[in-house]
Amino acid sequence: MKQSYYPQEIEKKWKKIWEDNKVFKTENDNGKPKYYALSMFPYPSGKLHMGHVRNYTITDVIARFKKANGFNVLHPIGWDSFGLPAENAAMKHNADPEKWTDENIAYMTEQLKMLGLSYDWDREVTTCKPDYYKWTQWIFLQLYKKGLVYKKEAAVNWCPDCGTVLANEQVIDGKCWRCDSEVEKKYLSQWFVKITEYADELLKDLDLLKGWGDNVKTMQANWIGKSHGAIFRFPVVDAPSGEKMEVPVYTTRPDTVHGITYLVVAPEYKDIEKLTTEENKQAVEEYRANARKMSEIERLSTDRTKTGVPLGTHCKNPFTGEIFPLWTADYALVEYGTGAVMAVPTHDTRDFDFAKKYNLPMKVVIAPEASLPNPLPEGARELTAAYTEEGVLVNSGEFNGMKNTEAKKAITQKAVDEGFGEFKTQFRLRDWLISRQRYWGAPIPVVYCDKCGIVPVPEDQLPVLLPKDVDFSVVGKSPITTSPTFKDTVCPVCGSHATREMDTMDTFICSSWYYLRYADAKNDKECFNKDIVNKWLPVDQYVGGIEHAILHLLYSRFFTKALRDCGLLNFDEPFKNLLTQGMVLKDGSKMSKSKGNTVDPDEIFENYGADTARLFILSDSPPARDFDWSDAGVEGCYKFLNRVWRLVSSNAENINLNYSLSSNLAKDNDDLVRTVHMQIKGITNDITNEFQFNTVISKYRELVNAIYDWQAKKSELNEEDKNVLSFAIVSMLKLMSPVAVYLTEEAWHELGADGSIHDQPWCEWDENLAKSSSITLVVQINGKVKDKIEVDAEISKEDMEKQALSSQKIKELTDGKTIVKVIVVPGKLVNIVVK
RNA sequence: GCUCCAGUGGCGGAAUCGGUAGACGCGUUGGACUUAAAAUCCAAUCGGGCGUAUAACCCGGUGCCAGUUCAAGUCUGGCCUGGAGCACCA
Repeated sequence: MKQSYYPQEIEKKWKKIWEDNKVFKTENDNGKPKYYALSMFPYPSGKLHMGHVRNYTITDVIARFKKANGFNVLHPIGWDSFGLPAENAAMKHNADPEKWTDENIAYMTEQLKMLGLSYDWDREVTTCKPDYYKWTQWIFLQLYKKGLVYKKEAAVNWCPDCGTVLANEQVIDGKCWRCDSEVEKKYLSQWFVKITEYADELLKDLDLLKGWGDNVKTMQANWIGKSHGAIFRFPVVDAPSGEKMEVPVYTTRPDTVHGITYLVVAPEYKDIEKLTTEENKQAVEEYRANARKMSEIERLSTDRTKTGVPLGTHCKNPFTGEIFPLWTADYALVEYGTGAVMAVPTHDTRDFDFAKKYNLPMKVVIAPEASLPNPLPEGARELTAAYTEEGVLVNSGEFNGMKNTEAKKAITQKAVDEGFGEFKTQFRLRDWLISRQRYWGAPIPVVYCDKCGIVPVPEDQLPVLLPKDVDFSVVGKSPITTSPTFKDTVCPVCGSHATREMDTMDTFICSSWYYLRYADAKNDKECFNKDIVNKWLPVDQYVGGIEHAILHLLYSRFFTKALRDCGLLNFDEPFKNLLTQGMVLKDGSKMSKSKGNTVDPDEIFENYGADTARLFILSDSPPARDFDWSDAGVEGCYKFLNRVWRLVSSNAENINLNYSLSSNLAKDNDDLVRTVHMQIKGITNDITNEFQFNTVISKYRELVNAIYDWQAKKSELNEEDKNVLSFAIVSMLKLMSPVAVYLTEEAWHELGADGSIHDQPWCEWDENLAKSSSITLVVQINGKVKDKIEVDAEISKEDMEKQALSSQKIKELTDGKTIVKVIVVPGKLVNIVVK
């Protein structure tokens, strides 16, 4: 066995052997219980970055650990390969985005293999290939059949730089999630997926996800945004047309209904023109035009003072008979609730601001109980801010004196009884806009027939292939529109002329079901076989970045539920456990090309080897926390692996893989055996418990240090020593094998083993041997540590107390004081309470 | 504003149940080996009392202030700071 560690050589050797022999191939059934370990699949951007390395190493170690523990492990990989970067690259060079994508995939595949990841490459999926997107389109059609896909004209988010619309989830702070440009509003006819139909279940089932962090679950819950309230319909008393109209509002504060002093409709409110008087028309039109022009960011800014104009018409409050004016103001959102808001300035901060500005009346209807009977004696205008806390109703007729929490129900009930309102649950979640005016995505499988209108493409005509005869040099429109052959087709129903839908699907559609396809990746008859998917899913452990907390994870949950209701699978949630790994930082900030603080994985492989990269990326921080990359840390890990290698190579002749341990060992040998058992236990528990790889790695170091220390005391090894050393080193190699995949494999073979260390079962420990033979008894006085005594581990409670009290030091310190109480914690400490 | 997460040495971090705070590593300092360097090995490394060394000892210390307890990094209440998400959602 070579004395020096030579990672570059051994890693290349084993990479090829593993690849040639497909050692990580997974059968659908091998009699063992299943375990599905999944990393969020990458976008083939060109090269792996350290975030990938971290993500995939974590999942790989989990997969290997589970395999060693007797599971049939599914650990697949694929490519989220539709999307804008490929198209932008293609436009820049007027080349095919497929070529760019293929080249990147080829390069990154080599990197993944170099990193020693145990993927079953036979299950690789690539979302931009027809054998995949055929089924994406097929699923679209199933959702269409179920009424979960529809087309409508709507105000949508438009990114001018990407030249396409975006889903709500893809607008971050009013900017495009991808390119950071300010998003504009446009009115377009677009395809939507009815995710709102599942809002309630998506919220409720978060409770099923015990293996998800609260942070992600809360983010999703907030995004879905369920609220309970009421709809009230207010009759319009002076509609210009004379017709009978009413304005419905949604409110979560039905208890404040007696305090309404005006009503606001959104500038885009559908009936707004019919609610505007002739004399107010011009001002209203100007206001609406101005609102349209404003960017999303301007409009949503909460610092902005509120503006609005009166419509000139009025509504009647059926509770009080009061007549109040209608206004339009852009603080009312057309997409939420009914698009109209009842305004109670005394009990809503926004209404308060608005009423102050336009000098609108205020009426107190909720008062803190302590302030009664005179909540606000002379005039509501004395209020300096809206009172939004709980309280008791005042100025509210029959409801006076009622607690506002009860009044919510009572008042809504009255509206129900009298026919002008109802209880209402409202969600913040909007439907998912999935059309994109771009080329590099799955074409939406729909045609527009001159006679029949919208016609879905029949399933036997799938896939609708992306045309190749396109011009990528066009500006300002989707390249797909330049194809001379794509647009025109015939209607599958009536045979007349029809045109194809030119929009492609949001790539998040493609990534909403890829984890299902892995179970049955090569199926060309169906998107996946139901039984196989039901067998493998849900994913037992999903690992990926927190940036998908809402986007991908919400979409995928929705897809699973929708596909369940299409009868394609029979579980409710796709990802049982979710680990959101932290970011990889350098010098305290996120690695990015613009900051120039990136570290290229290839260089690390070249200089130190993949094992060092794997070890280091797991070592310094727990997986969920951000990880600060340091060159010194890499160096340290490399040195540690050298140290491990030297330990094995310098002892190669002394190590016998068929060692046998007698039960009666010399003291130092017994101690080492105990240390090994202790570390097996500790490492196993650390992996099982939240995947604390950082402490796993410190335990590797402790184990290695212990073996070195043991050895330093031996001038010559007898038979027993050799057996103990063999046990220690074999255990060490097995424990390290999920992380240092190459080094342990090479050492395993150099020690004369047949087969792969990666097929070895995980180490077991003996509970009795996993503790040391003696313990340090801590003696405290009044909770402060005063002495430490080495005692036998099996010491009784009584003896602990006796030993503690007989300690010379304790005697001195307790001299002349009264011992009130003695607390004995078995195996740990004795606390003496004195006065 | 609302929601969630976090705060421990010079740094990353450790500490199943409330029970020795600072494991393991990085860095730093000193030493061994070497002609020298690299590599390797050994030792020290929370602060204060403390001042020349050595040894010992004592006190304080996990963002801040209280509380519960024999005992608090850990539990409770109230703050402060940082990060993340949502946000004119009625």
